[in-house]
Amino acid sequence: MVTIKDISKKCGYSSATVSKALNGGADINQKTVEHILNVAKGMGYFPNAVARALKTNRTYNLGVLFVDKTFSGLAHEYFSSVLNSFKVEAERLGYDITFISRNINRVGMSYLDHCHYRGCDGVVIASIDFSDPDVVELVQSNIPIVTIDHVFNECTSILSDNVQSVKDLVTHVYNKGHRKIAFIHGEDTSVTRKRLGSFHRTCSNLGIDVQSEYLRAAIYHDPKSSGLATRELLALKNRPSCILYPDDFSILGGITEIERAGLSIPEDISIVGYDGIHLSQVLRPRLTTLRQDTEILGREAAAQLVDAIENPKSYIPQQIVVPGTVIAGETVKQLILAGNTHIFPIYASIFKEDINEKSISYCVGSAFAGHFRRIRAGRD
Amino acid sequence: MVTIKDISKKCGYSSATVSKALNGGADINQKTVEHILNVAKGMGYFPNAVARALKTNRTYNLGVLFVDKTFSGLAHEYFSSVLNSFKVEAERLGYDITFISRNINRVGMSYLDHCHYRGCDGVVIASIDFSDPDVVELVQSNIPIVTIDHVFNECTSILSDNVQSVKDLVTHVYNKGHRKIAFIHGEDTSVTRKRLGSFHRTCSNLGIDVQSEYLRAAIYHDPKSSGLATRELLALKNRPSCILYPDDFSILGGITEIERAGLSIPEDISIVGYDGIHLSQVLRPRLTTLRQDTEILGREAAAQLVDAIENPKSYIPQQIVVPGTVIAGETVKQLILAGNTHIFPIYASIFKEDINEKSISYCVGSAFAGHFRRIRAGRD
DNA sequence: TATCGTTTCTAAATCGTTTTCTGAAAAATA
DNA sequence: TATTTTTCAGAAAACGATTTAGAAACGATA
Repeated sequence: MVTIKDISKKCGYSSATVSKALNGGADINQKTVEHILNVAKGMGYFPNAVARALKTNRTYNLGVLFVDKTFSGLAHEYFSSVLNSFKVEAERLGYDITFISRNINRVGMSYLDHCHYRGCDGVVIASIDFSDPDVVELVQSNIPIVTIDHVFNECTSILSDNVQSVKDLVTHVYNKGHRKIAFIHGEDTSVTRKRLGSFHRTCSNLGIDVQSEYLRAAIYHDPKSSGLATRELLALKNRPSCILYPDDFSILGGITEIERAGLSIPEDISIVGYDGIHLSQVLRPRLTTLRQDTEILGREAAAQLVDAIENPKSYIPQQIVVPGTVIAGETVKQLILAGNTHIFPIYASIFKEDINEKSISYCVGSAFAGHFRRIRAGRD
Repeated sequence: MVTIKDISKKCGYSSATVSKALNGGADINQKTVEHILNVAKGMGYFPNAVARALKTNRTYNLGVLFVDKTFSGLAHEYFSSVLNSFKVEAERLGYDITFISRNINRVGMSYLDHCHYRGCDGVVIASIDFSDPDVVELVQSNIPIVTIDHVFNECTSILSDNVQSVKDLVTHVYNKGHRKIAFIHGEDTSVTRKRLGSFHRTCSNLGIDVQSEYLRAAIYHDPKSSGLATRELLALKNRPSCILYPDDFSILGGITEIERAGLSIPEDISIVGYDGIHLSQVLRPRLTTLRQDTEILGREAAAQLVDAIENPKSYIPQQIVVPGTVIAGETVKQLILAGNTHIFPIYASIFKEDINEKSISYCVGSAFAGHFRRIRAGRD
């Protein structure tokens, strides 16, 4: 590998001068710069990130902490899409990414240890379990952090707009004439609480009385568990006309159960997904779902993180809410109602350019803590 | 951050001694080691990977080069599963992983440049396009390389056993009584050629005359293109009784077309996938497919790469072939035939422990170059 | 000519480790 | 006791870059 010293020898300038030439330093003659740059190019010079990092204490490495309950974070399409977009933007800005974990070399290392060990300039966190002490430790360190789909008030968060999205979905379903809307929601996370809250509020605003038997807990990304919930819903005396699922993948379990019950979609029952993953766009009938904008979520997370890293003085942590889009497929039947045919407008998708101007923070609250406690206790 | 120097000051030993104590150096008193270790622990010392890397020229970082035609490698479940398993094993062995790309900081950087820049100890490559000059440059460098699903004779490759797997699939279908077997294959890659070759040979061995109209080219992971191919196959005068698809995801396009044609699966036509991704296990009827063992592929890739890095003298590059497993679902109908009901045995899945002992190299050859040329020229 | 101000460059220190070489002290041997 | 060997610890030099303080060169000015 050719080093600065090699260039220095070859062209007669000191290594200090060469370094400055390479980095666009101020006090150096333009001609010298050109000469050195030429020589460097001719010799095939490439900087050594490791040496640079040691001196400058900047690695241009971003840590990525994706923790999934099944530890297969990468196989989860929503996460992997966000990650992919994060990666693309990070690379565009000159950063590489490194996965943060606790398993390095078998020794007990906290996430923070790992970040220090690798010298990450910043970390993006997307985790199921934000209450993990190791995650908290990391968040409270002085490493710049951006979280996805979770709010810590010390750091920037990028949030998929679950509140508005569920509102849009419910409104969409309502406009199709549905009044008996069931909601199979995921396990207790801040995201789930937001969706549930929005579900209740929207129904309430639309004049729908939410029956508690229409609310079922399942596990995200687990078709079996939503299949089970579906079966329970289908067995109700007063069966819902439409079921909202925790995510697109889970819906496969629902479809199976519905077909097993001899019902057809959407003739006998309507279904709605969430996420808008690739799968949802190839199922037939096309799934009505909510597309989360993983592209923007990832890109914005990277952009914010780099901003925080490069402008530590002036950077202001913020909550960035990224809108989703209702994808009207073919799985929600248009019902014909007697009266009350008012169509409620649904959220106009915000233009991508606008999202930087939004800095909204929702109160997650614990309105649904009781609900989840009841579920855990099996009393719901 | 507490450094070796800090420890050195605190306990009175020189930094050389501290370093040796920390790394289990030879010429040092056991008591001293213990004392230093205690102090280090007490101070919350963690080594600095950057400094260490600068001195030792070992970063304990593995490069990952996953290039997809759509540049969304991570969203591809097969790749992301392999990667996840690779990551887990790499971390267990004390290595972190870094994505290699060409887009760092907008400057034109080759893959090799990027590896040198980051000082990767080794690189794993899974790419659609192994003929990319940048990929070739990387492979021919002196960085240890492991490739997945492609053979370069200089370096170790981990190969999903496409030849045996297709043989097993075809045999499985044959045993179910099918003789009119169509094969929708992916675009021209070494993997595709292996599968095609195995398809031909197996059919030939089973006494099936492969009709060229039963072979259709599509694009991997693209339901639209396999949907199109399906439509063509269904329109044939002599319709196949069973269709093999390039992958599980593509099959969604096939299902759509089959249903559109008013046919049902498997009553009217049988279908077979490939990959055994999560999706295939939740579709109903359950998909008959071939599960590629991404777990072993990834793990073995990491293990081999680390072996190559840590034992540069003694390491011998090899081809490791990882068997797949036929997953008999419900999408292949049992046909009742007049005579000829001999059941051929299918490959017994090799135990996981055995794979290290296999070091088989297939001759990929270019037997199908002509076939693909014809496809590209639209004359097939 | 002496002084000052620019511009352009360099020497040297530094980042946190590892590693080689050296030598003192302790232990073993004669 | 004298000599050799072994054990243990430290000094110092790297690794490849960046950065600071200051030197040299050169005009311009008084």
